[in-house]
Amino acid sequence: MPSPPTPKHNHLLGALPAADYARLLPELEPVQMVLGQAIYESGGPQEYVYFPTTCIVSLLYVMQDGSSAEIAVVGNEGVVGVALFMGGGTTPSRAVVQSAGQAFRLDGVHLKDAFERGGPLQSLLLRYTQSLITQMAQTAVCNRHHTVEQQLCRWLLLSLDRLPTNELTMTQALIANMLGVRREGVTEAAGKLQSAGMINYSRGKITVLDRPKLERRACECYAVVKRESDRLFARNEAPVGALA
Amino acid sequence: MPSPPTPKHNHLLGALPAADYARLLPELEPVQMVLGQAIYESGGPQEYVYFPTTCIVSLLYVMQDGSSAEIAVVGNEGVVGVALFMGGGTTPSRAVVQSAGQAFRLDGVHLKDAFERGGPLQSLLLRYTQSLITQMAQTAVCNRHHTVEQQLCRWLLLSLDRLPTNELTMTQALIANMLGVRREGVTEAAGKLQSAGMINYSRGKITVLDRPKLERRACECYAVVKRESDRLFARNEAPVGALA
DNA sequence: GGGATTCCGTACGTTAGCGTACATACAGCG
DNA sequence: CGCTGTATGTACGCTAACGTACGGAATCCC
Repeated sequence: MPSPPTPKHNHLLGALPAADYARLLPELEPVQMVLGQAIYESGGPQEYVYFPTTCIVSLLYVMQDGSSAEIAVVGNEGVVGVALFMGGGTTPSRAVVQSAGQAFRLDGVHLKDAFERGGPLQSLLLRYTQSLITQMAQTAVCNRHHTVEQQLCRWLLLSLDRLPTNELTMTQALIANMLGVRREGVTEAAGKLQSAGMINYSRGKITVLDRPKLERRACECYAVVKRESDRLFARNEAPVGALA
Repeated sequence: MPSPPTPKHNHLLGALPAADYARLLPELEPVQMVLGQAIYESGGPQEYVYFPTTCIVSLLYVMQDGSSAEIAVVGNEGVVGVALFMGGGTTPSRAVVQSAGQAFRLDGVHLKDAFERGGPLQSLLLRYTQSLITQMAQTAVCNRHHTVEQQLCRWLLLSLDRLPTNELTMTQALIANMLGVRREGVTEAAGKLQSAGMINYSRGKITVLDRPKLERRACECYAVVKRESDRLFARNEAPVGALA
């Protein structure tokens, strides 16, 4: 049996200096996130923030007529519930567990408190919010200009980046819901990717076989988001602010 | 001749307590914003933040193939350059003056300094950023699901909210660029709105004649953004947190 | 006033994606 | 094994929007 994830599995928590981390640790509470669970409803109260470790959470907008669209996806690189420290307390978006797993949650009051001390935690949370903004903006552009197939590639890559394996559990109907397109559109696009040997899927299990090929087939949107995220967090241990 | 705009014409600056405002005032520098001017380039340096008073600035993403899409619009309710205090220093978006006018700019170093004191300024800037996020997310959904005509209505209303008059100077080609659609598509949609008596336009001058009608023709996206913005800033003097 | 430029209108074939309907296929379970 | 439900495949007409092309009209400028 694999060892349970620790808070450090979340990149934001893992990047905190020891002192800040220690102060937060007793308040962090591990929670299981089950597939399809709604963490927040649109405009509803947000009592906790969630730091995913092994799960993925989608931020969705749902229209009056029931149609929906994903605007961003959050995994162990980020945090769900930025409205808590941004000051709004809520947002018009839903947050839904897209891939089951584990997260650590933190009471909103404690978070707000810690945030207002300033320092590394505040800085990290704000930088993450900025990368989230980039993802949302790029999603908007992608929705405007790119084909379903390109968007599917982007979506697969974004999800893959947030998972430990190259396999994800997700039916085509659910993907269609995320992308805001028809299920048949996903079937068609996925069929092409499978024919091209990039992926393999069957009844809700998608295995990515050739990731580089997938990246080449995706639109530039994925790369932009990835690059910006890498830049903001300088994962390669380069000093902050160093632009290659 | 009308009196020149003061910093208070910007809602964020105007909402500051006297002490904070006074501290910022000597650093604020009035600048004329000319139509089409690029305030920031994609990924370029952002030396100043801009508090618009009478101008409007569009945030655009431009793709490799030259196609583009507006992801948000900023007027006297906000500030251009959130990346400066969010910590990224830059963003992949361009910022272009969509409607000429005036703004006050503030050196990024001073801003960052003031931001890190915490307090009302920080809180205001973060709440504004949150409303910007809402706008961007809603744009993403709108791009996915709504017709050009609906989007045009939304766009007109958003622009109108940020202008003192009911007239805006903007050719159909430029609007098409913002929306990321064909110029002909805008011509057609605008023609319908004109036939319906909602607007009047000629060679780059658009006059809105019947705003309520326009709101009814727009998709829900406009209302969501407006409501969220009103909520976050409680312009009706209601106590913060009061949800009608 | 004449010419150039910019802006707007229109038209036509093409295409991506939609809505709908239905067929197949696999999985789990009794 | 056969039943049932869920997941996936396919097909067909329809529409919004695209790319392209060109004509007309207002404005600017000499």
